[in-house]
Order: sequence, then structure tokens, then C-alpha cells
Amino acid sequence: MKANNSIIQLLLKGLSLSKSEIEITEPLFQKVFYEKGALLLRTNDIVNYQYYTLEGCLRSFYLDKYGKEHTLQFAIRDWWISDYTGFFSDSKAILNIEVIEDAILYRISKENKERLYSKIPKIESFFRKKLENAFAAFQKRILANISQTATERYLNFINTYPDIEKSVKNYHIASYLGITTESLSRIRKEISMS
Amino acid sequence: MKANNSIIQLLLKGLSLSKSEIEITEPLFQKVFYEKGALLLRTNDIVNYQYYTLEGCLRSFYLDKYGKEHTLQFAIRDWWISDYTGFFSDSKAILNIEVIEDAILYRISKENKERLYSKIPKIESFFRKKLENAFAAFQKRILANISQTATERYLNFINTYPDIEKSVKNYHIASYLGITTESLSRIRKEISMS
DNA sequence: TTAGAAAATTGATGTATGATAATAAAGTCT
DNA sequence: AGACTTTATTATCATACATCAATTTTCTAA
Repeated sequence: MKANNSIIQLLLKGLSLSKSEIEITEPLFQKVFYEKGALLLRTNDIVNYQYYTLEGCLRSFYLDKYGKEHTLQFAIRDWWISDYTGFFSDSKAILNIEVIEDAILYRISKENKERLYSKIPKIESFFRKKLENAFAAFQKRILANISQTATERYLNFINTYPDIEKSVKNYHIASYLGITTESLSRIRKEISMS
Repeated sequence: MKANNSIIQLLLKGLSLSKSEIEITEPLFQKVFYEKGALLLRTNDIVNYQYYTLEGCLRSFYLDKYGKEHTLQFAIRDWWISDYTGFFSDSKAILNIEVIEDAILYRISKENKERLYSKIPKIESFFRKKLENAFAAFQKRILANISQTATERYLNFINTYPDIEKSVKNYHIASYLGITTESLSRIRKEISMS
């Protein structure tokens, strides 16, 4: 692909890169396809990649000791996803990542990302800012979890992520909110009646 | 203070800086003292600073619409604290930051931090790594909130942060765990009997 | 188009945690 | 030490959400 029409400009949107910088960057990303149901990552795997979602829908979830799934994050178009704990600290995966809708992704390895940071420092700034935003979102999520009722969290979720709601099952949303699918069903009924 | 014995080497521990880099860095931090009970930040304030705790204990908390406090983070010796959502995105504070034990802090402003990043890129890497670790900790906290019982979260807290437990009241811990102080009291009783 | 599978809902009942109020214990100040 | 304040505990009752089991609705694929 020609540098002046590179996918990189989508992945690193907002960053203005020279033609030569794009040529350095582009080969460090790999385009990959996955079908619905595929598992990109399993607990205890080495976390090699961070993924950019071009199309489709993914989710990361934690499998607890009782075999229950707890969704940490969804990713739709233009979202990044990984098991960041493992990706950042070179420890093994705590999470699983599952494809919810057939997906076209770009992935970058840890090593290539560090390489990119040292070659093009403004890419480090770019990802730092992404991380700052994700951090802020996590902070809000923690506060919501400890201060709001399930109903409030659900309303907040569908307002904040209307596009995600379309792509995922209610039981995924329930597991994201930290409640059972039965409870979510009752909450939805309550809301529809009021 | 002489560069070869600078407080900066404590704040930026793990980073090896030249004498001249330390001389650039040091004036951008300000040493400040606060007494127990002081509020460093209130909801809706502009978030100007990030704080490094040299001594004492702080906490950040969210005040909900019912007037209840929900602790997001504690900070003791060698921890950084701020309202990162506001600090990173130039939005107003969601959190309050309160001094729990008389504190000696070093603070840096947003502007000076950005200045530092552009002058000394490895400081950007240093803070990026700090942020990555904090992000991973938040991720674990979210998973704990949606997958564990209050008892499990309490046991996990006192194991992970034994030093913090010494400095804070039980009602602070309860508000961090997302439960009432009465529930925590019952949990503690259960634990002591088993 | 219909059969089977997957997802969502509903009902009955259980349990962890919340709310309120009272009391006890620990800390602080003169 | 004694008085007062702050913090922690206990008891009773209320409630949000979980669990288990059954049923209905929606989706999918031959």
C-alpha cells in the first residue's frame, strides 16, 4: 500500500507521520482475520500482541474459579484490545479474548511496539495518550461499580456504548456489569415498564 | 540540593539521569506540606497537579449524589496520586483528594510534566511505565469487583496493601471495597472466628 | 418452513449486603 | 484521670441480586 494512503493513518489517527515514518511503521503491523467464536488469547498464554479492530467485535473476559465469565472489555471498530496486564508486564494472560463477530484486525507485537517507540518517539506519545484515556475510563468504571446500582450501570452502559450494545448478547452485557443474565432481564423489564 | 543527591532520584527511581538532566528536572517539582484533614483537590476543581507522596497518607474519593464517599485510591510513601481523569484530559475533577496522615509531597504541574517529556524523553517512558502498572492494577480491581465477594476483596486488600491498612480507618477500607463499614465489621468478625 | 439450538424471560426461593439505631471500644484533649 | 469525640461493633429488619428450574422467544441452518 502506498504510504500516502496507508492503514497506519487509521490506526494512528491524529498523528501526522512522514512518508518515511509510515514506511517504517507499516510492516510492524500485521493484518489478521478471525471468525466468530475464535479465541485470540487464553489464560496463561504469553501475551504477544495488542490488537486494533478494523471490523467485527471482540471481548476480553476473565474466567473465575467457578467457571464463570466476567467481561472486562469489548472492542468494536477503531478500538484497541489486549490483556494489558500481561502485555505490559510480560506476565502470562489473566484474560481470554474471544471473537464475538467475524473480525478484521491489525496486531502489533510487544517487541515491535518498543522498537517503534524508540524509532519514532511521537508514537510513544500517541499510545501514552491512548493509555491515559483508557485509564480514565477504567477509573470511571471502578467508581460506577462501587457507587451505582445495577440498573444505573446498565443505563449508563447503553448510553455510553450504543454501538456495542448492537453487537453483543445480553449475557455479555450482564457479565460486563457484574450481574447475572436473569437479573439483567429483570432490569430491562423494569426499564421498559417505566 | 546537589544534583548527585537529589530528591529526583527518589521520585524517578530506576531512571538514570545525568547531572544536567537532574538540574532541569528538579525545579519543576515543588515540595509541599499538608496536615491531616486537608483537601488537596475538590470536585470540579481544575486538576493542576500530580503528587508524589514522600511521607504520610492520602486518599482520593468520589462523593456520590447521596453524599456518600467512595475511595478510589490510597497513596502512601512512594506512591503517586491525582485525579487522573482530570489531569490527563484537562477536564474538571471528579474526585476529591484528602490528607489522612500529615503529608510531605512533591507535586508537578501538567504543563511542567509535558515540558519535561519533550526535554527528556526517557521521563515520558518512565511515566508511561508507571501508568501501565497503574492500569494493570485498575484492571485487576475491576475484575475483583465483578467477580469476588466482599470477604475475598477484603482479604485480598489486606494482603496486597498491608502498609496501607496500618494508616487508614476501617471505614476508608470499606469505602474502597464498595461496602458499608457495618458490613466490613461483620466480615472482620467472620474472619477472626474462622 | 420447520426443527433444533441459543438466548431471553419468568417464577420461586435463598443469601449477601444495606439501612437504621443503639451500644461499645478506642482515641484525644485538657 | 475524666469528658468528649471518633471509630468500630452488634442487632434487627429491608432489599438487591443470585440461584435454580422452567418456559418462551429468537436465531440458525437444513
